[in-house]
Amino acid sequence: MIEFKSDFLRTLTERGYIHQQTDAAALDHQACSGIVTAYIGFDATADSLHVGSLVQIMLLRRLQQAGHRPIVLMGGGTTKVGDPSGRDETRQLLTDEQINANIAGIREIFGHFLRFDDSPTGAVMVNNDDWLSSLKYIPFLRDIGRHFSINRMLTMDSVKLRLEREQPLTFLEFNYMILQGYDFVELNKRYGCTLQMGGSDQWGNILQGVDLGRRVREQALFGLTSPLITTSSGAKMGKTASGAVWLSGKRLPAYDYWQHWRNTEDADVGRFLRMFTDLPMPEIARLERLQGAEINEAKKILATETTGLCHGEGVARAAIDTAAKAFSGATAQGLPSVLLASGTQLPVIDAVVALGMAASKGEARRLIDQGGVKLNDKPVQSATAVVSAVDLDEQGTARLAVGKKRHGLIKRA
RNA sequence: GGAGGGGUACCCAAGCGGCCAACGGGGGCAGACUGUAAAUCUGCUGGCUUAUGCCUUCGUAGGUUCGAAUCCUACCCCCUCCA
Repeated sequence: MIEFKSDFLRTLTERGYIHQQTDAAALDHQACSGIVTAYIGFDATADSLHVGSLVQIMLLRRLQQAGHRPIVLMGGGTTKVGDPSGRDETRQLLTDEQINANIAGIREIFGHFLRFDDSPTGAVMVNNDDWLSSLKYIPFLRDIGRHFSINRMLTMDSVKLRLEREQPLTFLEFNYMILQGYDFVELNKRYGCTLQMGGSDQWGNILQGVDLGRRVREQALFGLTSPLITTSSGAKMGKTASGAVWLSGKRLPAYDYWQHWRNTEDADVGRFLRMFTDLPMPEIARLERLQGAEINEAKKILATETTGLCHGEGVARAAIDTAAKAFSGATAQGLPSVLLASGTQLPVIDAVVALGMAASKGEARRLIDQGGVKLNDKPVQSATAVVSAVDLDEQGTARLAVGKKRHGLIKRA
């Protein structure tokens, strides 16, 4: 690894964001001598992104922190065509309204991580629908398509894997790398963008764009990918039983987001602190050295920092407070709750389901049978147990827990 | 267009007339051990009820049968080879 001169590449290197890149020395030189404009593309298939995209978001944040300009490219055009990956069924095609609503939701998230304004380093969000939808097929083939070699495309990992596994690959999908390459050239034309970043799975597509730029614009473009983030035990990050770990508070409450980071594996703490927080490196080095149970302190800091970035500092502080109470047996406001009408009884099973801690009553019964449900820290013995006024404390609240980590409240109506 | 193979629960994958709510693995959840960690061990993993009953589910729609994921017919989708 060469020693970089630019703040941008030095930061990326020491924080572990770089998996592969094209001409590193030339990019380093460019980053030293002026503002670099770089982009990353995102799908517009949902109204929120999840932690799987967080590395990319942080890459753009680091770029801006280092005095350069980030472009968030929304794949409105490509989303409109419908992403053909996932072979079981063609995805539901999204309408223009849905796509625009999704873009609006995603813009809100980026607002927490990037500064959008008209300054030279202000972030910009653009939609590739602006140029892709108006493309004319024959002129496009003649101007752009002639620069792509099928021979080369067939050797691309994304294509090769599909073919080797005998999984279907449609012509539409085969065109994706061409469209993505074209996006890069278009952004270069419009914004002077010279760098595309992305996950390691995008390497092939990015290279196509770099090549295309050289051929049609005679421009030196750069590509840089981040490593695929898995946990130390090999699981892909961001998947939980209840679904994806969304960045939008509307999709996933901030407290749950905090918990997700709090439960990081020991071996991942340092890596995640470097990538997902702004904490200075010496501080991270100190936290990373903590041993045994002490590393829990580092996990709390990780959770609070990441939650602060995504949801705001106040929300993060509230989350740490809620967690402290919930896990010490105190009553923590801010947890999900259900109401108990006075003079009535509520079966524990129903309460567990109502709090979203079990998907069905049957599951709630099983949890109780296995000793996984606690009311006010006492294991619930019977599946027919009920919550009534006697279980409530002076504040009219009872605590219900499933497992060690999931907490909820029952309150007097 | 022709020939062959295939579509089973979150994923992979058995089953090929009743013993099938469906083997096994992965994943997930819970319990034990711990530190809200990892590893390990144990249990659970369609719904409703609670007892052992009902309902829904093996691509879709029909049919045969006392009885079908399993047999038949049509249709849809996927893969391979040939054109």
